[in-house]
Amino acid sequence: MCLLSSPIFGLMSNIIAQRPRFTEKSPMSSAKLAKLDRTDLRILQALQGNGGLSNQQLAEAVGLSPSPCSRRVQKLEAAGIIIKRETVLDARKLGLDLTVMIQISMDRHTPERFANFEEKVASFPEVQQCYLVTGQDADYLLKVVVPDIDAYQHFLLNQITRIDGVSGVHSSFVMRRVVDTAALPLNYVEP
Amino acid sequence: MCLLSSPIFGLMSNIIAQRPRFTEKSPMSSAKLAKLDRTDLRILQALQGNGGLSNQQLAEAVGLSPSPCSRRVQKLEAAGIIIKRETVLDARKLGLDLTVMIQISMDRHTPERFANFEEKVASFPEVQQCYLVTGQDADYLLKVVVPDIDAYQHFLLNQITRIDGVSGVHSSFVMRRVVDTAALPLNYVEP
DNA sequence: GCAGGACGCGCAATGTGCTTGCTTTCTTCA
DNA sequence: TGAAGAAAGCAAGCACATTGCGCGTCCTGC
Repeated sequence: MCLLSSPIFGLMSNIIAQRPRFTEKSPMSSAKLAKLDRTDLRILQALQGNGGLSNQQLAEAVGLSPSPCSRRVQKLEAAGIIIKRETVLDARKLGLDLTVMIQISMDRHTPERFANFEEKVASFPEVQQCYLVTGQDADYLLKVVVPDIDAYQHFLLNQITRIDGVSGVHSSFVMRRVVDTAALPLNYVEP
Repeated sequence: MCLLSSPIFGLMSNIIAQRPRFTEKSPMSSAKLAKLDRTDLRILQALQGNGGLSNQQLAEAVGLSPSPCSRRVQKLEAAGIIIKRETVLDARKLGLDLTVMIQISMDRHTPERFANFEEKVASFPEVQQCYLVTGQDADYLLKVVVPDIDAYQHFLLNQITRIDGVSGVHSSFVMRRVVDTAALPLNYVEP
């Protein structure tokens, strides 16, 4: 029992109705969309590729002197376009060898249940991602990192399934990470 | 038709057999597991929380003077425990309003098909994640970011479904991001 | 129990890089 | 075509990261 169903080409219309269309200039979208020129996009692209770049390296990469480059980065941070810098660690080298994608379905779709579930899930350090999604198989999609199967079993039994409203759980174990990046497709963003 | 099936408590034994057990000290695991003291873990924890910390701020956060703090970070980077720094951008502010989780199943599980699929997928900037997973529903789990439904439809029809071997596609649209971080559960890592 | 060695922290100095004020240049609009 | 705004480049001041060195501590071996 899930919120919305989305087979490969079914029921897309209600999604379209819910999402703002950014091809037309509504007041809401124009307020969120910032004006960026090609230099800004090149800065973002370079920073996405390597967040550890120094200002000098970044300036050289985008063809600018360090001063305006630093100023632009500060503006992008103040505008909220650059949210934060993250440090990516090697899970294997830390003994965290098991990554699991979990589909969770709820028995009742009341706001209280959802809020309670999200609050609990957000407090678990094992949870790297938790998305509320459409689809007939699940309401939530979680990405969880644990050391091994034993730890996962404990996490599933003592944490996840104890949350009120959780009715269905399906686990998929990650065998290989083909792509894993936070980089956005900036080619869609036009100056 | 998928590689492995993993209902909630079924067929976990084959996974256990494939994964090295880190409770026992095998040569392979000891080679990967680095020795970290509490100070190292506090550094990693602090850097995970805020990758933009300066060395001075980090030193103060972990109760160290800047010199040994910088030295420890260098060691952690050289050891590969710190993989990279990432810059996280606001997708909404860039007009990238649609995030989709895609389950993909392959018709034939030959290494050539898989290698070809992974090579193609890795070249798409829309793909943020691509994991090879167990489970009866899919072989690959993808996370894709696009501006809107139109762009997603184009991406699905012209890119994904054109790859040899792709037999099934199921899309789940992300409605809300409850948790989205790269932070690992360092509480499992013991000094 | 004592001596030797190694590891790691803290201090100081140096070099590098970041940042801010100012001038110049380019662009845009009237 | 002229004027105004914005943005880039230059220079200086300053803060920060980094490296060498001395000291203390812990562990080890005799």
